[in-house]
Amino acid sequence: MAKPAATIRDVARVAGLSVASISRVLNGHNHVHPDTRKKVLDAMNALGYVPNAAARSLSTAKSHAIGVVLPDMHGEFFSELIRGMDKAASERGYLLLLSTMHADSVLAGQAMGAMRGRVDGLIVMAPQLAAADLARTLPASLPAVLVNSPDDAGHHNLRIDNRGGVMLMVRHLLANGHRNIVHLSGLFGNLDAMERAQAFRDALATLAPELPVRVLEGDFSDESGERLVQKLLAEGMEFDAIFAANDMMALGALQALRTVGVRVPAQVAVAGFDDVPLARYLGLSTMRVDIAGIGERAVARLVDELEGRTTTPAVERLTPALIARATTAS
Amino acid sequence: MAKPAATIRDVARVAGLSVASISRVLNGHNHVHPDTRKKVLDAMNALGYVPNAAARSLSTAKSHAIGVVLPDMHGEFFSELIRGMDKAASERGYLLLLSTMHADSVLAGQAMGAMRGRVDGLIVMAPQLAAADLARTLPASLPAVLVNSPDDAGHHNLRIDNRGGVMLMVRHLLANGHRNIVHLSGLFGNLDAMERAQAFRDALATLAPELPVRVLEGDFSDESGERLVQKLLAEGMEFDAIFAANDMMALGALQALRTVGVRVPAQVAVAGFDDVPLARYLGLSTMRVDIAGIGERAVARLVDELEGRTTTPAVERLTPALIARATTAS
DNA sequence: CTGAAAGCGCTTACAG
DNA sequence: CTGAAAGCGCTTACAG
Repeated sequence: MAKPAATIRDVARVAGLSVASISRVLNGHNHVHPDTRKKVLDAMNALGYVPNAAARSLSTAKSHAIGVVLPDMHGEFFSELIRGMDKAASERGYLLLLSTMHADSVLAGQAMGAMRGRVDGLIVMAPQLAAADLARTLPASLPAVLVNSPDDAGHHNLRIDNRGGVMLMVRHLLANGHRNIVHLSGLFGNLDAMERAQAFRDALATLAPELPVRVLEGDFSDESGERLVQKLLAEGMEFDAIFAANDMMALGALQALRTVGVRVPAQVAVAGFDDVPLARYLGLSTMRVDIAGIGERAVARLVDELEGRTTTPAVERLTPALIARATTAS
Repeated sequence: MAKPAATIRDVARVAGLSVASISRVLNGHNHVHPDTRKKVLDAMNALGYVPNAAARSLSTAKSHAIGVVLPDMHGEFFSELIRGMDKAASERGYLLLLSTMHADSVLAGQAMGAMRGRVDGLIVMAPQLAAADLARTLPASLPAVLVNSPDDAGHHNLRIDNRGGVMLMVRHLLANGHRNIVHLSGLFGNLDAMERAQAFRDALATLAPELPVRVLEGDFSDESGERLVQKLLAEGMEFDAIFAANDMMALGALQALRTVGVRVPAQVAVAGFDDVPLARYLGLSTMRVDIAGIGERAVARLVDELEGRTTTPAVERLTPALIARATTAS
């Protein structure tokens, strides 16, 4: 188990050459005689040599690793994001160093500090940090790309195009004849929640200024969706569509409607946002967010920066796709 | 952005001491004068010094990082596993280096090779590899703990206690009066699928040898669950309970039953395995597998080994918990 | 095309 | 308690 690994010196000895030559073939340099190359390759094979990454990164000041700092997350969003990052990273010869960070910005700073010297750059998702805290926390010595984080002029930031997504869904609901759409939002402190709510107001103002605009604050949980709809029903408010800021709230809304026998979508249409696996199963109309795509873009952008193909940092938005299913009966 | 990071030599200069002293306070060695310690700490603060991990691991031959090699996975299982590993790792001062590996065992070998020199040990999940391939692929120079992998005498292997879990569910179904239980299994090539199917046979043989034993092979997908139940119904076979080898198949089964108006659980009970989020939402009885717990155990075990608290490698099984919900009407 | 040597930023006996 | 020096395993100008 603890068999000591061969070093470049062992390879040199076996091949009857200097370590410099070993290093040259290792790094694919030209100006190595074919015979030499062959001797080196043979020796490496014989010894099962694999270069020590720590030594390599110490002398090149490159680790070919990317630090990924994420909040404590559950479920599909997390795995899809990682999947996308892993794909893009392995295509480019990078490895992912993972660290989840808790709400505390001091701990977040530690998490990033622990990565110094082990990674060439950082991908950070910090939707829970204020812009100022985030800026203070990011190590100045490391290039970084943000994901779903507060805007920060110095760094590229990959976001969901909430405005575009909400516009598509509102247009879809209007096209299906709905005139009384209620938006159930996430907590107003949340970046995406606020953008979606504002986009809802703007979309109605643009597309159908004569219609009422109603926004109720929830918290992205199915319970809050259920509770808000129960309240709407209890107050006898008129509505013929619910557009929730995420799928979980939409599912809560569905539950509340079905419990009292309201027919969906005949009497009330229901739509969500995210396209969680549950949504497909329950026939919920929603906006599909390409989370893996965000992860891929983040890595691609960071590696571009690391390898000198820098473009100016900006807020880059990925637009979600409309998924029309039974609850809005496209 | 590319501000050069301070090195230990900078700290030594600012503190007016040798690098050895800096290193000593860095590593919490005793025999450092309080005044010296203070000077060092002040200098480190002034410079925002963070030790370079590559240099450190080169000279100590320890990286305090764990390589995690997983198959291409989707969804909750993946995120829960990582969550558990991350928790256990950060508690112990380790970082996680992630790499997903594709079915190909050659690529798997490369993925592990790329981690040499960057990690102190490996956690490998390779349910798709044959035992022999896995043994050949694992680098001999690195301690490793397996998760949900074929057994390999040399390494610790963390598995789900399928036998115990199936026994609990069969007992539950029998206790609720079901006498005609059909098991829908995963593909027979899959480790967990085979264990669950065999455990089902054994459980019935032990608890109610007079009852019929029926096992139908599916593939863990909801489609296969739906299809199998449609076939059962078409053939007019008698049954009063479906025990699927995972939740997705159970959901497919539910769908098929509801479509033709079979009442659940009055006429047919349905149970799954895994406790995916969907299960709770749809009131599906199932076995809850503590996936995060498996991740935590894997890291704990590996770190024990890395730090010399070795115990003999074994197959360690985590027992799932019975979650009785509406579809079996406990 | 190849080798000897310095250097990357740490840690750790070894002296003192 | 502290410092000078060697060494970890590589890479890379610099000579030749």
